[in-house]
Amino acid sequence: MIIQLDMQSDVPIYTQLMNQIIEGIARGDLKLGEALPSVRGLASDIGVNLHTVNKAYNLLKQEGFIQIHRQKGVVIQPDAMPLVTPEYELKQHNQLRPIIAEAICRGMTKEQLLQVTEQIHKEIMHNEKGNA
Amino acid sequence: MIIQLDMQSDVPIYTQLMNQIIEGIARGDLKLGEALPSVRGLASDIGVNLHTVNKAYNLLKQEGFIQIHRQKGVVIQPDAMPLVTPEYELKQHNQLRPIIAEAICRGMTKEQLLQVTEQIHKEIMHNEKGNA
DNA sequence: TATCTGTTATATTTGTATTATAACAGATGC
DNA sequence: GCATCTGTTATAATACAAATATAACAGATA
Repeated sequence: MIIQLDMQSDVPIYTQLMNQIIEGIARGDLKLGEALPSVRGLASDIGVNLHTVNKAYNLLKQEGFIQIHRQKGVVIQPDAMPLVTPEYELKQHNQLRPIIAEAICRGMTKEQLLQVTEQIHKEIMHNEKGNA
Repeated sequence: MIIQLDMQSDVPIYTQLMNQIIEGIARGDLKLGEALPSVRGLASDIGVNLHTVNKAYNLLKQEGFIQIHRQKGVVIQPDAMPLVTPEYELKQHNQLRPIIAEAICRGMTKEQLLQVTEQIHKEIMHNEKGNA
């Protein structure tokens, strides 16, 4: 999977890394159980420090998206993805709320908002690899 | 309008302030042209430094949500809210994308996602003041 | 004139993000 | 057994953002 970083973004590199790996899983580019590059390998590939990659990996592990085996390496969680917990629902709510509030201020209708959501959902799901 | 801050949150205070004012506008608690407290007054009320409030106000002004008159004070934009510009659409897209990707990973269906969006939209719009 | 606005200027403290090295401990391959 | 690969831990340095603390300035108003 190709990682694209924006070094000018105000989003931290380790967050961008997390987001791209999560989207990679969502779109099926990264299969359950699939191996990820080593911290040193990925850091070298994308030109950042190994600790930056390590931080992203450890946060992903903490949230249950990947497994880290001390002398084997890093793999996408092989069994099943983390589920929709009450804590996650709360986090998601707090993330969405200010975005939706601003959309309302700017005059977007509920229908337009739902359409944008549906559009992004489609963008993520519609990969070319035939995710069947 | 009552401002509720979470000092333990990792969301910066000035961002929480911006979000609450924007949501206040969205739900109709803050009317167009309505006066906001002075930087010193609000800072004192919520127990933060005047520069923290000033930063929030200036960012809100920069995005077109409020007007700042040098010797009069701060008011909600009296004419009209900022509209849906291409830049805003891009920003919104970049904000929503990782949230939706994680939801997909955790097994939420598109319908569940739309339902959550609709629910939050309702929460914001359904105030008790009869926003007619 | 005193008092209220926002504004500007410094300085300090605190925490995060990122990089740079280095070393450690366990597993693997030759 | 030794070199090499894992992730892990430790330490330090740099850079920046968030927040606070004071202080002063300039224009408007009562």
